[in-house]
Amino acid sequence: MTGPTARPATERAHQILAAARTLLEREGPDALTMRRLAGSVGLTAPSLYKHFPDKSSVVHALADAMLRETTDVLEAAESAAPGSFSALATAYRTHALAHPHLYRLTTGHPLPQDLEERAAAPLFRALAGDEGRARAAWAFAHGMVVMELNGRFPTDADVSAAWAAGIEAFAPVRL
Amino acid sequence: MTGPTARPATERAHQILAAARTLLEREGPDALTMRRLAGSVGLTAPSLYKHFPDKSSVVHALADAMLRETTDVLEAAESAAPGSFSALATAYRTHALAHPHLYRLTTGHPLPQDLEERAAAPLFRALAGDEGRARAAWAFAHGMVVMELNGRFPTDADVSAAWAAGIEAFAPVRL
DNA sequence: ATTATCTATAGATCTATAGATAATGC
DNA sequence: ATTATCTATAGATCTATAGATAATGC
Repeated sequence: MTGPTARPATERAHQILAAARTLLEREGPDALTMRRLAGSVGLTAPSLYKHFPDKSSVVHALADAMLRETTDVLEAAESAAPGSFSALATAYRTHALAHPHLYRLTTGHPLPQDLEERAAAPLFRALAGDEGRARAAWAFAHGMVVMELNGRFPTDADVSAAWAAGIEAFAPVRL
Repeated sequence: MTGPTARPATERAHQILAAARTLLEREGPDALTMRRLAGSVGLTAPSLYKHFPDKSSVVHALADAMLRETTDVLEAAESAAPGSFSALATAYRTHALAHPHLYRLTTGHPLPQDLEERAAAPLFRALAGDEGRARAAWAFAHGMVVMELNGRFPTDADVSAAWAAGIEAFAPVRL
């Protein structure tokens, strides 16, 4: 069953998804057309429909992969510094800013609730099970990222200080 | 100079902008095409170009108007309850959720910095001039709104509790 | 005379399907 | 035989310009 020909049916699909990711991240959502996507893997647009039923299935696959990565990143941060909201916030920010268009794709639409919950779990643990506080802290992190990405802070703003202030507000350092 | 014919050159432009706003808010950004916009005021698409140089000028005018309204709303909230971050957050949320597509339009792109600063001024005053804290609080409010609009909270989530937790985090009630 | 409007249309796209052709696996 | 691919194309759009025509203001 396994061997050199494992998952043969999806090899091209993986290649297409990788190309879609590159295209989206390099040139933004408007550049992600079936024609350009096909071209970037040396195919013609209609051929893509042998591998994906329609465009939205490609987009959903990208969003799904990104959310899984976010989950991995947060779980890794938790392992390295258990219970630290600060560590989670930093990991979240770094990952999001490294993949702006994928980030927007992932956060712009509702997503499977189980995936979402798994991604948020480390945050709930860090904030000791206070749901309201955890959601507020998540919103803070999300708000900071989108404002950074959308250029909504004045050019001379000290964004790091804002992150520090938010982290301190949600998880005060006890002396 | 003034009188019944005051601002005659822009009467149609005002009508077009009002229609654009309605169209955007009712059907979303994809519905805001020059054809549909023209149709909704009983014109044909090319005629719009006598009133606006291009589509982006229409969009910018909408975003501009929305940001001015936000500013008004925040200043009114400040007058009613000076120094209250809670009052500002509530006013911000209410106004944003009442105009989802305009809100996204306004927050999705960089904006004239002077307008932006005036809108944020009440928040800076409420948080006693702590810039970092004020920006973090703004990001929290923005993050909450976009997550509400994008359906990113679980259906059974207590969103009001999250707002309350964030407000308490940034402006603790001193007993 | 000037302004607003219309018709017609250029010039670009898009997503997606139908049907033919080449390549691959038995 | 099956699968992947291609060409050709349907069917919808879009934004924006050119030039003709009607309406308005002097």
